[in-house]
Amino acid sequence: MTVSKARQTRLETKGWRFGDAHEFVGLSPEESAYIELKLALSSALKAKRVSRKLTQAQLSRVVKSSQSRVAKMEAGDPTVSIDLLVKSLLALGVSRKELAGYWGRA
Amino acid sequence: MTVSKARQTRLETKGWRFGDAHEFVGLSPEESAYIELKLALSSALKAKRVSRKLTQAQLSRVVKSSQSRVAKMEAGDPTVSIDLLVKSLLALGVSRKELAGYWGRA
DNA sequence: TGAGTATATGTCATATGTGACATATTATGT
DNA sequence: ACATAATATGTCACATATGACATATACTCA
Repeated sequence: MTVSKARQTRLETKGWRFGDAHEFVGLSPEESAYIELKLALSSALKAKRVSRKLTQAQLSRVVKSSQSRVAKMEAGDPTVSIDLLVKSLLALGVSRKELAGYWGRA
Repeated sequence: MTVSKARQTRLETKGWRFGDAHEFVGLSPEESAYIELKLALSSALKAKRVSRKLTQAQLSRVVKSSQSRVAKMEAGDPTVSIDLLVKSLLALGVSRKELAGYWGRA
């Protein structure tokens, strides 16, 4: 996926998220699957953080990043990679099996 | 994980892969979980490609990359991101549920 | 053996992701 | 309403990933 496409997607998606993500506009199945995946990891990260009663700033120290990047991770920002989300979840002590759960869940 | 660390890991890992990956050296649980994850996706990709009787060159066209990068994906090269592996698997028509399977499997 | 095909490895210019910072916006308590 | 904490958004210099290319190595099969 190109950058401009990703940005466009983000714009088009904004305001579309009710509780979970569906109804993407003109995207191919792979593209929306990829985005859904990222959103699933995003919300998993946020859920984990909240359940541990951490602020974004605190979490950013755990995963060696910054508050702003954590915010972007949780927002499903297009500039955030799956790698970073996965590394962050692992840093929070999430098991591979647990990850697989987030992964598969719609 | 830093670059040099990643490179080191790769070197240390080279020759260690019997059939599946275990026994990483001085890595933290997160680091080895991350690597295992990547290796799981790598071999899933290769398995998919082979089962479809595609050459790396052919697959590279499908996923809009190059033969060399496909080789690196399958080799678990440290310069390959999970994003790229995931996108490639999705481009091969792998479902999210199927991905979760690879994900969780040791 | 050699020719043809597939896969692996190295390198590089460019694209994309990253942490950090500033600052805006939104919550929460008083 | 105000202050204070938390979260969101924008930007940028630097780091890392990417496709492409060249070339090396391995695999068939005659």
